Amino acid sequence: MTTIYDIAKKADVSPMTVSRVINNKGNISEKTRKKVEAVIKELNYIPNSAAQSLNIKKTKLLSLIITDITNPFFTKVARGATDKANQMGYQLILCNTDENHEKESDYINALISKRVDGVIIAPTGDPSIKNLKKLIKNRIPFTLIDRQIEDVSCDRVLGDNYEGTKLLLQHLIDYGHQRIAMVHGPLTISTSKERYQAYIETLKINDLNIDSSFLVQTHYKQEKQWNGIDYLVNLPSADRPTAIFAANNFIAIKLIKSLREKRIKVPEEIAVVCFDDLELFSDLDPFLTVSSQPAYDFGYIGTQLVIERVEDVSPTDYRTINLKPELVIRKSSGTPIKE
Amino acid sequence: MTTIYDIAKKADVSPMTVSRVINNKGNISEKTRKKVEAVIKELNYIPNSAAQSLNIKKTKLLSLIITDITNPFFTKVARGATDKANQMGYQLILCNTDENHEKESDYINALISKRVDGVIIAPTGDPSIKNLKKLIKNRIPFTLIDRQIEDVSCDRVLGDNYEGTKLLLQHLIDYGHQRIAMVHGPLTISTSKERYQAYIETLKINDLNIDSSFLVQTHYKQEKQWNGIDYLVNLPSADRPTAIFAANNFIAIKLIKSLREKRIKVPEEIAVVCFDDLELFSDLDPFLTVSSQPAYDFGYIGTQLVIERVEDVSPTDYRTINLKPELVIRKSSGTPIKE
DNA sequence: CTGTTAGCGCTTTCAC
DNA sequence: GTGAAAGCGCTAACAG
Repeated sequence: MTTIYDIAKKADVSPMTVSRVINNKGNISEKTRKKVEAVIKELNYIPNSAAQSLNIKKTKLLSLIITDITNPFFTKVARGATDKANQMGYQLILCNTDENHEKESDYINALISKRVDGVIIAPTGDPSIKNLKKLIKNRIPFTLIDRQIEDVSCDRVLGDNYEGTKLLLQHLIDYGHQRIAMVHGPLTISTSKERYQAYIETLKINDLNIDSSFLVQTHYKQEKQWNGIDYLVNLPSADRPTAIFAANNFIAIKLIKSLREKRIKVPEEIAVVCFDDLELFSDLDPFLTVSSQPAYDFGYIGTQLVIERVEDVSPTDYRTINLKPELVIRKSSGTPIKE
Repeated sequence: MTTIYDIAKKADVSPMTVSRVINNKGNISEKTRKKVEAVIKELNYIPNSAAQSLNIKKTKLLSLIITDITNPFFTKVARGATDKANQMGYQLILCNTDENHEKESDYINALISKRVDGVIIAPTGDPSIKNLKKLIKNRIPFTLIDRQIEDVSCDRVLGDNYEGTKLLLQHLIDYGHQRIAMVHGPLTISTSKERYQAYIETLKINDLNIDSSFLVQTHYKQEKQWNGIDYLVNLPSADRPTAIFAANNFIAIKLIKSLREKRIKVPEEIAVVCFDDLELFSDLDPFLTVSSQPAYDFGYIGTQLVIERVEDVSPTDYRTINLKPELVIRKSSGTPIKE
């Protein structure tokens, strides 16, 4: 491996001078700069960033911690994050926690060891606070995206789960639905909790009865059991809801699949709506009625905010950016119910 | 930041001893080990990997270079790659080249500077060879995935584009199609070229006429122009193909959208098939007939192969793993044509 | 404008 | 079983 010493010797200058031209720092005569640059090119020299990091205490490394890159929402988040990171000269380390607090903790340790400059994280849930505290203790700035954790000093990019839920439910109610079920995720995840609370609130405002058996829980992961859904799907037809609000797109897909297996038609027999779009697929077949969130922006803005902290150009007060959902009405919510 | 010196002082041993317990290396009495470990825990000490890297010349950093994480094929690849990487104690840096050779080159430079231990790369195309040579010069092992580049010393995980194409076309031909068009990507990309050649071969074997106006080119990117497709779609109905083979799923989606805009029904008026599945979506609505590739394995195995090189446990001969495609027949290829 | 001297936090090497 | 000295490749701080 060639080092600044090799360059220095060959260009007949001191290593420090080489360092200066690499970093474009300090004053150097045009002549020596040219000379050094020529040797650098000739030897294909590329600085060792481990050595640099050790001195300047910056790595130009960021990390994005999400639950699963395979979830279309997070796929877009990741695209936004890498775009912003690269645009600003950073590299992005990708971590999938699978909603697992342990894994999250392991990642955080690895990232601290790597001395990443900053982290963009969609935490696994409320217990993540312990992991976030660890980042703080190590002075690694982070921005929280998508999922809220209370009482942590950091920037945030959050959606509006109340608004998104209301949009969806009001749409169903306007269509005449009175028996609306909800499949939500674990209430330790802020998005779940807020959508859950908004569900209850919205039904109340509309003087609709809240049937607790219509509120079933599942998880946010892709595989495994989906017991809450099975319950709803197996209800005798007289007891069934006329519409179901799925807390996210994974759940909606699983739900619709289950309904179809039971030969229950969507939307003819049961309308289905959910949070978060499936953009590519919606291009092919605009089917799901959704509250669509600007996933790309969560990643892009989230990354921008950490970088600003890293580079110390942020206001001292932590910021919370709120990204608005948009109701996209498609087939799965059916048509207004005729009395 | 706490260092081994802090630990050493507090545990009343030398820094070297601390280093030994961190790395589980050399002989240490149980007593001092316990003592040191206690202090490490107490001070929440986490080793600085920049300093470690500088000595041992390993970073435990890998990079995945793909064209676009947003493409469902690569999303799965990324999942496979991160899974394997993390399982083996590595972190994964994600890079999106957007089929852009320049961007690829910039990434490679950045990664060399970071001294990543290895790279898993789906190159942008034949000119990528220059970038790969650069990796070789810097002794960074890599595995080529999905896209072939000839005459490079490295491991490979490739699909079988001939087989996948034949499967799809034979299926259409068996259904009675004689006028089959193809929309392919740039021929500087091996997957494009191979699918293109397989198309010609398969038609020949079946004694079908090859109409060069039925062979149109587009690109592999998501946005922008799609001129090749527009041409096909605007053909007067008498001149139209009865089936179209789209070289990948992005192209198929764009194609179907364009066809629908022209009120041409798929599959009733034109059958459509393509390479690579859209798994999540197919769950919701099994529509596209595809040659499905085990995307996850490209990432997983690709990563496994580099790690083996990095850790020097590979056979000296470079390996090529071939992953087989699978024909999944669904609605978009229609039904057999009645004469 | 350029060079010298330390030292970043750790590991390697060689003593003891 | 443990420690001291040197050095990984680079930059900060100072000197000239």
